Amino acid sequence: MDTININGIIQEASCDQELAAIKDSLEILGGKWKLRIMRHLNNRHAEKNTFKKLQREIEGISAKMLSKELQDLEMNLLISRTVMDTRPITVNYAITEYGLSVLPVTETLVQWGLNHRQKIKA
Amino acid sequence: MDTININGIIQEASCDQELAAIKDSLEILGGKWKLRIMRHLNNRHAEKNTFKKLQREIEGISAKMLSKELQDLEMNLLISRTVMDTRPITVNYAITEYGLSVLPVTETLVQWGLNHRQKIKA
DNA sequence: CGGAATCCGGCCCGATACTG
DNA sequence: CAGTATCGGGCCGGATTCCG
Repeated sequence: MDTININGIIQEASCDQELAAIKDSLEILGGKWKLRIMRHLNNRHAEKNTFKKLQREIEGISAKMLSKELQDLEMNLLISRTVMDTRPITVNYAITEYGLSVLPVTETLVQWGLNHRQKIKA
Repeated sequence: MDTININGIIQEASCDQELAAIKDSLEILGGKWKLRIMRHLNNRHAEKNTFKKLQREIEGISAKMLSKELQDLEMNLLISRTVMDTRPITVNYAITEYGLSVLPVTETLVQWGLNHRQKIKA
């Protein structure tokens, strides 16, 4: 990944790509709720996760934010949205197989965050 | 990490910790400039990185943001700030040994971001 | 029930000007 | 050179209301 470079040009090019990748990651996974929703869906993947259930269980989130965040995640193929044929209708959300790929990322952030809290205390 | 739980209590507790850790990580490493600065300092760790040099090389950042972000990073022990006894004075910034610990995190984000761009295109 | 629409406060961040 | 002060726009995110 650290490419050998001739007067910095190759490195700069790959660096731009990497910066864009970081930006993408932070935009898609960053913010107050996205990773929290992903982790929640993963923890409860055996259950039906309706909108209302998610709103109850993800403490503090408003309907507006939950709706918006779910749309964002769905657009990025990280979760699936299924309208159930019930009365009244319910909608079921689930993490996709591709969505599982974010879990290692969250795990990295969890580990760094835990370690950092230790470091700052010391 | 996924602790066995009795009626969910232990899992909820550890989950709260992990959520706080994620929040910490995103607050400390998130935003538009922090990781970019960290990567820049790491790439140029062999050089003297003065305020002005950083502002020139990190494209688009204003003095105000650079100043603020550097302060945040220093508070979290991720970079060091050294006032050089030159005339006029210059200040040298460098990544700390502890600061190196964020590089694997950024690498994870880079990899996920690159992979995601492929996925979305398909 | 699952949303969309609206309003609004705060802060993230940029531009500009100024200081030691 | 290395910052601060000030202003202001935009967007994140919360509260409330309304719709199918």
